Amino acid sequence: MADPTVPLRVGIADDALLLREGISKVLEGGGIEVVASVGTGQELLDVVDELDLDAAVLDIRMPPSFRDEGIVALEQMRANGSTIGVLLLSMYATPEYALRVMGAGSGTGYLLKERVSEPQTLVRAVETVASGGSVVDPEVVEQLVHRTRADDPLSRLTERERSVLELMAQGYSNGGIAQTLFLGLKTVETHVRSILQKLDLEESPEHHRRVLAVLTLLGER
Amino acid sequence: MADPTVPLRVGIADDALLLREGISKVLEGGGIEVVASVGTGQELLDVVDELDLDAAVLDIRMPPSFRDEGIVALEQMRANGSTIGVLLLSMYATPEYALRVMGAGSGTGYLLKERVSEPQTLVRAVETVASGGSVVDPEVVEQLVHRTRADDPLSRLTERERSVLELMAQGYSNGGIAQTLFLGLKTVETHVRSILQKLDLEESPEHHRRVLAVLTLLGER
DNA sequence: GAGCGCATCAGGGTGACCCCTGAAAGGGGG
DNA sequence: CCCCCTTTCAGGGGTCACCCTGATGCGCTC
Repeated sequence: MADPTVPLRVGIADDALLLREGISKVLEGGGIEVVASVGTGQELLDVVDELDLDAAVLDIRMPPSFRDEGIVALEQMRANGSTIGVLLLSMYATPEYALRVMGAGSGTGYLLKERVSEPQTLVRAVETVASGGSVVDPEVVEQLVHRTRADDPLSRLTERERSVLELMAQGYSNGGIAQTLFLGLKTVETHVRSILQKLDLEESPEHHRRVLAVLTLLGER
Repeated sequence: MADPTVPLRVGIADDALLLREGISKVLEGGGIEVVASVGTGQELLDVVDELDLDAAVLDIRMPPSFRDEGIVALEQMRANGSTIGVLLLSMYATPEYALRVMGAGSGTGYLLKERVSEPQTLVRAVETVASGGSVVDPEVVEQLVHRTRADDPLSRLTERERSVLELMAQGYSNGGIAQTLFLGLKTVETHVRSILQKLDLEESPEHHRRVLAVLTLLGER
């Protein structure tokens, strides 16, 4: 826990200049000292020791390549033995990354940028992770809970059906699935039918329901 | 053209607090006065006259609903007779919106956030639109040029074929397209066949080629 | 052992998409 | 005027996804 009379020393990594400046301004307005503001997680890694940081704010650059620069930086910090608070900012609520963040232990946080509608939200989040606490965006938690509920229909599939569904999602035809899994065409059709039934997709008049539905499923997760 | 000895008066509209603060800080660092900073385009519209703004910076909130708040605000300003400079910021290079922006006349600009890697970029862009000039992000221009080139296969389609393709992309069945366009099923099939030929999609053994291909096309633009 | 879920197939049927040939009407240009 | 393009449609054939009703064997449980 940091001494509340001494301002926190924080570093920012974000490839967007405008966001760096915005984060910096908000934090400084909350009595936090921004001692580093760089464009990549690596740059922050290089200076995290010398600068004696209390916390780091990382932007999880989602779009479109460089998927997880922020998380990689977080994990490398932990691998180096650093225990400073790390707050990751993101545009979207992606449960997978939230789990990775939480897996890095205490003193970490995952916050959506939209959530920061007033300065105190960000300031408090940084203070929390700096003092070893955890911050998880409510929407992300919601997503995680909803995920396990949405997984229900998928968990009702048998093992064989899941393997068929996997090939369906990859665009395989029934015949292709049959060849790949060394099955008869009729067997595959049976599996497909029960899959569609269990996923409540059996009553679609359009023909392409299968591809569309599977793509939708994949797009939503 | 504004008097260079008097600081420009600028308003900002952006739903993301952090970006508002960042834009504000960068502009102020460039000798520009930020006299309004609000969360929606509408709020800025309400005060644009009283505050005697030289320019407005609008964030084109793309994700996921509220598609074009920024552009709507721009068009309303023009409709109200306002001729102040308007700079739209966006995450992505979307030529459609860039065209709409340019359609609003001079004193407008379309800039990608990523492009703002140093403060001067933004400051100069604001100064340009405030003085009646136009700003278009190089990447957007590139997209526009590339579009017309990539449109080649699409431009080879006839008008009727394009309307059919549009419905195809929306998941319509051939029968649905026929009903919608008041055509015979066979006519639609003929159009579909020539579309697939012209788009070099005729040799796909898999059945779902159509939806997949169209979705791919849509995803790539 | 009887029941149950699972995986494996079969036969038979419907509908959609897709391919090919062909054709008729209208418009525009050489 | 004739040719080309566009748009409209027909007939006929093939493939595939999907639906239904079964049937067999296997393992597990009560």
